[in-house]
Amino acid sequence: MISIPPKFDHIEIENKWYSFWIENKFFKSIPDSKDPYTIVIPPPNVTGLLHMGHMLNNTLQDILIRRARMMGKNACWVPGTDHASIATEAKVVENLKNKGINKSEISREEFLKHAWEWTEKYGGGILEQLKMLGCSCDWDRTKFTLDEDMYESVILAFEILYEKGLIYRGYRMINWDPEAKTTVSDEEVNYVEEESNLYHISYQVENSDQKLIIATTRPETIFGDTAICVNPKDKRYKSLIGQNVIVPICGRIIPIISDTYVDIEFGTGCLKVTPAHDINDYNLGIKHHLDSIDIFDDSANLNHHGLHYEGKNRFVVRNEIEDELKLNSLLVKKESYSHNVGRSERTNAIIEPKISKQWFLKMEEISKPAIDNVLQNENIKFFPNKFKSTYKYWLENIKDWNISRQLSWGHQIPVYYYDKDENYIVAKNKDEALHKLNKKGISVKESDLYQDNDVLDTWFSSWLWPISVFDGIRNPNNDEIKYYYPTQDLVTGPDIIFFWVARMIISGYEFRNKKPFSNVYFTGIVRDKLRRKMSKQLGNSPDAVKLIQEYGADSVRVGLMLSSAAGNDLLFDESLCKQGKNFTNKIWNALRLISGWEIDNKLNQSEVNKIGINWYENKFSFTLDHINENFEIYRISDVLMSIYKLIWDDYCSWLLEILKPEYGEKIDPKSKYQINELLIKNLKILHPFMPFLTEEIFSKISNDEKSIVISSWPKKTKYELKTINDFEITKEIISQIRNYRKDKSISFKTSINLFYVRNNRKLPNVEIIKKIALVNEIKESSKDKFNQVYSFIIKGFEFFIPLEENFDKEIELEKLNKDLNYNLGFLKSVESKLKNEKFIKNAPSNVIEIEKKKLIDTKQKIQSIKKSISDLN
RNA sequence: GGGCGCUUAGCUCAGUUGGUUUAGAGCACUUGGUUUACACCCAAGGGGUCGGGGGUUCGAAUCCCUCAGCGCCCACCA
Repeated sequence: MISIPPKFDHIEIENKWYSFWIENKFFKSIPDSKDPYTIVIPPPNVTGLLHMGHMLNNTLQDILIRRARMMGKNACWVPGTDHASIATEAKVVENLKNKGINKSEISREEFLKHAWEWTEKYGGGILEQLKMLGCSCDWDRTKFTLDEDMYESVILAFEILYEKGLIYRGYRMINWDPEAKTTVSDEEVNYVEEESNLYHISYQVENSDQKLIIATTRPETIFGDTAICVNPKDKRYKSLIGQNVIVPICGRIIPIISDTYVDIEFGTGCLKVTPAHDINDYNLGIKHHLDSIDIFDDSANLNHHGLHYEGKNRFVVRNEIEDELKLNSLLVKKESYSHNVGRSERTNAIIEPKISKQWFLKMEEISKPAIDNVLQNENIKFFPNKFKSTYKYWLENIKDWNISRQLSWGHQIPVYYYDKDENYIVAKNKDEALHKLNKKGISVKESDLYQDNDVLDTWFSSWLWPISVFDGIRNPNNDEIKYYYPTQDLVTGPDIIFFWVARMIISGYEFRNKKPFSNVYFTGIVRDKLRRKMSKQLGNSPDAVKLIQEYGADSVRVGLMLSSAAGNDLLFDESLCKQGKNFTNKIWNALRLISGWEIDNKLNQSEVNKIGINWYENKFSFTLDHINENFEIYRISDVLMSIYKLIWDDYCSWLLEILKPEYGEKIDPKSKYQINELLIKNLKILHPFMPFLTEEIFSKISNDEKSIVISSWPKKTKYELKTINDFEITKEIISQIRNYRKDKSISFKTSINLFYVRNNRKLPNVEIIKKIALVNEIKESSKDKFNQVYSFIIKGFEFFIPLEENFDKEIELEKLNKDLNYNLGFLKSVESKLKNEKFIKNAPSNVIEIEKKKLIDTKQKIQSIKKSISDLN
């Protein structure tokens, strides 16, 4: 007999087994003859810390990968981190600022040195935290998006796409973050409704006394006005179209144009057009061939176009110009107005739409396979399916991807200029650039050659992730990429369906002509109990590491998995971890109980044990089928709930109670062996969810395999539904006897006799009933022999227990009448169905048969209840 | 403004193509229970007119229409 400590010490056990797994290289994968099962991790920010979203996401991946490993696949989970250019650069800039260093005053090289120091200091912590969670990644494969090989892959991808003519440099209206001094993608702008003012400003019509009143929220942009636009159908202004107006303060003469874009109802129906600073105005500008005057510098201060406001901030100018307009009686009206203002997700600065020279990737052509393979032939499946419509909409309206960012931290754009900003060559490095130029017959001095200052959008490296981690960009025919690619499952959040998922699918087909993965599991967002997003400001985000330390990794994993159907938000509450911990405790105590059973080799297996074990084996197989099916459709929380109930209810509450020897008695060797084997099977299906607990117990009770990690998933076996259904009857009978005891205040230690009315069926599991419900004898009998009985009917069997004392006729009658009423009501509904000619005519025969059976059952039941009532009276 | 989705027990959610008794689970709750695995436990129990209204059907939580409320995504009216 092994001695089992009374408490499961998760901290010690987690450390012990994680080291053991690593030492034995169980998570290591190299290509072999087995089928690959591959997941690439969504790389977290290298300097980030583990939060609830990561825990949810990575627990899911670990569950999938551990199960695949047990099913005999070559399981490979590739971990890694992302350089997260905007977020990391912002942190480094801030850190330097605190040290009194301004980014603009140091060289790119110096800045990158600081950035690398920062990364080395704070980087990779998140991967250590994933180990605490139990994640079974192949750590030897850990990648960072700025690793040399990864960097080269990104640069090469740029070159390849450029050669294909898919990358171009163009002028575009971009979102400018004047604080971070960078462009941000459309996806990184948040629109918030804010209070502001609508200014009505008077413009003098040239060579006329007439005035035009325009309404604007941004009076400071009048320096960039290049037209006034009215709706061609607007009678008020029809005659003015084609004339000119004079822009207040700067005196520029601009035309009055017309376009149906202008809403007659809004404001005064006159729109001032500032093509350089508004996306809609920009589009109007292109359509009507207007000049575009950029009035801001990089910090959104006014430049020389702002005349006497030059150098002043846009919001300062807004106030000052209001005064100047007032002074000149040009401000007709100022009304408060609320509208949506775009703010940078990173710095919260108000976004300034700006025309800028940027690098773009043409998306329309290369994204076609991403539409077909998800929406038409389902080569890639989404779980849940509903995200396909979001995906579809985005892809069908896809815009070219602005891939350049005005940052230093990232993959520097491999473009070398040799003639101011106009002529350039795409090359991996300066030497190659010179070489390429030479070949073209262009002679350039090395000192005149300089690289583009911008870096690539972070997603331009992550979209290659499933390929580049296997070096499939640089060496497209290497053994690894051929073996592991396409990967199987991707687990990620729906918030990055466009940023990342769609683009990986696009790059997969573009670079390998194959999908990057077969299934995408979208997790929900982790929220608190009140449905609020977890956030630092609210302080409602639990400390992930603390949770693991307090409850244990297994319990936290179970807590997370208990209530998270794919795509559904998870309302996290610590009580979920507590439930996980209770489950841990339950299983641990089951082990303690079994371990305490001493074997008597002389004993033969009792009928009770035999029946009990046979039932559980059937129940296990039945549940295993269900579990496997649910795994196939990624209903992970349903899987866990099935296992939870199987172990807690069926194994612990029923089977262990059935096998438990009487006090002071021993157990027969066969039963002990079987109960042990069944526990091992339970542990195996639970292992993906609770790796540490299951390994600890497995190590104590299994002799065959070295570790549960590399053990095999239980095989599918046949089961008899009849065995399972019969046992359900048995459970109900036992339940009723318990009710009887409670009703009559009869101790659970006093044995009773149970009778049942003759029936043409054999009562199953008699021995079990006797043991569990403490019944002396179960006999066929007629009720007439007894004065008063407590009776109940289960699946055609009518049971009764003779009553001798504690008999309250009124209570008994009330109970019987209640039961009678229910059954009469039910009978009525069944009868009305069967009397309905249309039902008989139209319903399928099996449905009619069921109804008929119900009718007979219920009639019998009613008769029996009525008899009981009359017997009482 | 455009699109997608949701509304089932106190809470979180199942409920597969309409049909196996008058809707299930987990948690929470109520009541009773502990000398012999576990109170991080055992046993029993209560609790829902399936958001409202209308329709199709022999039959609707399930399909259709409509109203109400909620959520998400996209767009960003000066």
